[in-house]
Amino acid sequence: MSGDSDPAEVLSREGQIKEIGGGKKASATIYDIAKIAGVNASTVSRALNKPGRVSAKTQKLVEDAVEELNFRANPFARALPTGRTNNLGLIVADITNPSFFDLIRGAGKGSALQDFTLVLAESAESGVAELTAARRMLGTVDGLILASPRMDDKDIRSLARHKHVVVINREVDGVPCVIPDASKGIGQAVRSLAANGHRKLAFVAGPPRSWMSDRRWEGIQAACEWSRLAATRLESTTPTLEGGRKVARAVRESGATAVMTYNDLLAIGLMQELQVAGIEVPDALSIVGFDDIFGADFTTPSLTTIRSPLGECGSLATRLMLDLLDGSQGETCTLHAETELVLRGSSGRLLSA
Amino acid sequence: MSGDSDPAEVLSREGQIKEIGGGKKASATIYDIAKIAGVNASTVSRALNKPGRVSAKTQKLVEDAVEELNFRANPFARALPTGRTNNLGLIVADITNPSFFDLIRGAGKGSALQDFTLVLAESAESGVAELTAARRMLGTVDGLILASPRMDDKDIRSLARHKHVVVINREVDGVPCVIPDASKGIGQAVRSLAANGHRKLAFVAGPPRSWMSDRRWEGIQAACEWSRLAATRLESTTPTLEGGRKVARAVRESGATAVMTYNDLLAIGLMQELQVAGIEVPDALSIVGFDDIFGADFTTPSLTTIRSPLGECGSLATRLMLDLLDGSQGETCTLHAETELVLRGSSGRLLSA
DNA sequence: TTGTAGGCGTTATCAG
DNA sequence: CTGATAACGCCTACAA
Repeated sequence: MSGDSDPAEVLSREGQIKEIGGGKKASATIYDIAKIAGVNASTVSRALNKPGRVSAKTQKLVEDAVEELNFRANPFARALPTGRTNNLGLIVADITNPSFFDLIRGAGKGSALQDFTLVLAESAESGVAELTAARRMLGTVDGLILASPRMDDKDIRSLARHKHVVVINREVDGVPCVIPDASKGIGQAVRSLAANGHRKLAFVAGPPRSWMSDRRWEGIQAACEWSRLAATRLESTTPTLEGGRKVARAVRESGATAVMTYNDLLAIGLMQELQVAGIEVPDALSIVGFDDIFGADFTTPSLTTIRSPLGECGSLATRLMLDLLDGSQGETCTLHAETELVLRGSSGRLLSA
Repeated sequence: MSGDSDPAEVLSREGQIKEIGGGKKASATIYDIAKIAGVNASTVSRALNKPGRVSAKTQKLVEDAVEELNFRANPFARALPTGRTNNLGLIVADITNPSFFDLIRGAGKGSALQDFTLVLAESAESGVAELTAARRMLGTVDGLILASPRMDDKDIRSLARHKHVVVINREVDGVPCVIPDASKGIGQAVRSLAANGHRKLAFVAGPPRSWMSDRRWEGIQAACEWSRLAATRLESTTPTLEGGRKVARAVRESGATAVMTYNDLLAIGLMQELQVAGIEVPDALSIVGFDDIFGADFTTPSLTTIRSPLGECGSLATRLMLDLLDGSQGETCTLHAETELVLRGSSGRLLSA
């Protein structure tokens, strides 16, 4: 497995090495292999993508030639007549947000598996940048996966009119979605807190317009009602470490002994600030985050959190997209992925009053 | 800024909406806009790519039509005659490794700026997967950026024979590279440690075949010699949290009072294990990592580390690639990016004996 | 300055 | 089962 089968060497067998801009070598075309196999180019094309519609002999001839020239069909030339690019677009709100890493990987693996290429863009959390990126991609891809999109519903639907779109982490009417269902993990977390003697819980919310934040709050309210916990909602400035630190004061004043935050970053920032103030976690206050991001176990104590299976969402979304593309799946399907509680050190029994 | 200018609506002005596979709408071609502008398609092409080679009046006519139809040239059709795809390939060893996040973002921004599209793949740390991914990409992109590649030098050179290649984080003869120069950050770190009373330093090395690990060790030796510190090298099993925990014992036995590790993950794992054993950081032992990954400030104490400007490397690499592509840069250029010490809580004055 | 014509590498539709 | 031939959407000589 190395650079042995260099097409360039073989190409020179024809006595003429094709040069291409930048002094790089061009690659073989179906005509090259047609010549070697002694058949017509259209037969080569058939042998390559409609297996069984050429004679076994011809098939072998073609395959040998393909092997010899190390031929790979030009994706661009192929895209022209078929309209299919074999590219999948993925737009994430923020590449540096660790929540998305697994998602990107999941999508990458899923598409590579089906010989699709992943085209990536990020929107830097801006709705207009997102739309721009999406428009740019429209011409390049067969389908678009939007992870935690920031643009309007109607913009998403407008995109969906041109290409297949799958949305992750948000529900958009009329567009296929993949969303983690927070209720299971939330139920586990709240029950765990209740069992540890907590009676009053605070939820630190995320961005005002975040669809996910509202769903989580709803889930928490329901679970608290069920477990007979009082639940209050606090607003954060930004869903970051900094935002978590800033909300510490409100948390203390709320009188809650358990806190759940919109995401792990908030939880970690909050924990840092509380510890600076001399408040023991989890002895005096339990903290539960959301997402189980990279680094959630770096803290002391390590962070209890509700894991969203973003990696799974990524691969689910690509699979869904692929099904959409070959028509084996309807347009209006919504998939749910389950969340689960990851119990670590930042939550536990209430010790001090 | 929203879905108002939907091409589909406008297209129907022609009285015929084109349908395309999956019930999605096709988009306008230069012929559509040629018709509206009342000129020939080739004139449209010229107006679009060779500004100044058509009359001002025609130019405006064309631009208006482009606006009206919301026209975007089909990248695939464009790629065919020109051979230029306007795609940049980026292959990273491990998408979930936070060291790469900024790099990916840097590359993404840099390419989007020049209207290039970023195609991403990961190799899951495997040399053969990497080569496969690279081969797959070869047909799709104008150039390939390899971040911390795991494949052989000769495979890289073989790729470079077909497309422009830029390597990040490794030096390959005859291929343009962008590498962070560790020496500055290392110098700062070692001087800081020496100033804090440390006399014996240990370096926890990375993977045996890692080019970077060796460079860092060399740099540390040089700096230690300069600052009159004793330096010993310890081997790790894997460059992960787990590997860091496992090496804790060897670190203690080494008698060193300051430790530098191949990367932050090792440093954090090591710190966790030492703290479990009751060793105070930094009072009894100072720890310095490498890279300043996401989460390096989640720990208590937060991690002192030498930051590699991976984001900058990413954008430098794309810029270099773009220059390579338009010929304004030679093939053998190597760029260096500077590292710097990020002084946080895990290093400091030696207190206990 | 503009139009005409040919080609880029593939696939698809015909005949044969 | 196979071979011509015409698209696909765009670019680029070349000619007008």
